[in-house]
Amino acid sequence: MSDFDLDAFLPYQLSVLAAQVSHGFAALYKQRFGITLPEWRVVAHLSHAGPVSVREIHQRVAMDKSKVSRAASRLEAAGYVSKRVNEGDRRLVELELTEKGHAMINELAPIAREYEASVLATLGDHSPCFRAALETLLKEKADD
Amino acid sequence: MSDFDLDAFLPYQLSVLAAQVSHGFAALYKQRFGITLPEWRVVAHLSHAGPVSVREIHQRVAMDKSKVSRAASRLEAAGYVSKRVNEGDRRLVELELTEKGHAMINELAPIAREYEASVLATLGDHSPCFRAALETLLKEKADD
DNA sequence: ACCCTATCGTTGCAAATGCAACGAAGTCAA
DNA sequence: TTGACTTCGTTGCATTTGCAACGATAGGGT
Repeated sequence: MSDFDLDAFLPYQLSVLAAQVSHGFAALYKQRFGITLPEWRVVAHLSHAGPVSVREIHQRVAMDKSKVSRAASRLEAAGYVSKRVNEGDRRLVELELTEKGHAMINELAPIAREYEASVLATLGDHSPCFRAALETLLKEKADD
Repeated sequence: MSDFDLDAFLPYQLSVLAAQVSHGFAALYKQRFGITLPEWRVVAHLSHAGPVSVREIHQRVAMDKSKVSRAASRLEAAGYVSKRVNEGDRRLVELELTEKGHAMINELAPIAREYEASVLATLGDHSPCFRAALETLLKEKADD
C-alpha cells in the first residue's frame, strides 16, 4: 500500500503545466503563421541574437541538433529564415531572419507577452516569487 | 527590432524545466525497471486508485487515450498490470496492478519522493511558495 | 423490438522525435 | 603534406506521437 499521489508529484505537475501553457500559446502562432513549436523557438532565438549557427541554437534552446536543422529548413522553405555558409568556417551555417521573419516576430512578440501575462495573472502577488523560483531551478540545472 | 527574449519567456522556461526534471527522474525508473514515462504515469495512478478504466486514466493523467492504451498493453505484457473487461459495462477495461506492479511502485515511491526533494532543495524557503503557485496554475487550467 | 446516437478501447497512418552515423570541413602535430 | 582527431550539419532509421477512424457495446426514445 504505497499509495503514491501522482497529482502532487513535482515532475508530473511541471509536465502537465508546461504542456498546457505551451500548447495554449502554440495554438496562437500555429493558427496565425502555420509554424510549429520548434520553429517558433528558432525564430524567437534568432530575433534576439544575430546570425547564428545551428549548433548555437541547439545548445542555447534545449533542442536536438536534428530538430533545429529540420526546423531551420522548413523556415527557409517558408521564407522566414535564410541559410548561408559561414565563410570563416565552412562547416557552420549562418541562420538569419528574413524581412518576412522579422515581420512575423514583430507581430508575435506582443502576443507572446500578452499570453504570458494572462497566465501569470492568476498568481497575483505570488507571481514574482514563482518566477524567481523558476529562474533558480533553471539556473541550477544549467550544467550540461 | 522586436528583440524577443526567449530565455525569459514563461512557456519556454516551463518546457525546459519540465523536460529536465522529468528526464532526470525517468532515468531512474528506466534503468531500474525498463519502463517509459507513459508507463510510469499509468502505474503511479493505479497505485493511488483502485481498478480503473483506460478512460479514467486518460482524463486524469493528461495523456491521449491511445497513449494510455499502448502503455497499458506493454505493462500487461511485462506483468505489471492486469486487464479485465468490466462485467457491468463491457466497453470498459479494468486496469489493476499485479503483485509485481505493486512491488515496483513500492520500490519507486521513495525514490520519487527523494528525487522530488532533491530538486526542491535548491529553493529552500521559497519552495512552499513555488509549489503553491504551481497548484494554483494547475487548478485554474483544469477546465477541459 | 427497432433505430439513433454516444462512449469505450484499439488500431492505422502520417508526422515528429531521438539517436547514431555519415560526409565535409577544420585543427594540430609530426 | 600527410594522417589522426574533432566538430558541424544533415540524413537514415526505428520508435513514439497525435489524431481520426473503426468495431463493439450501451442507452434512450418510439
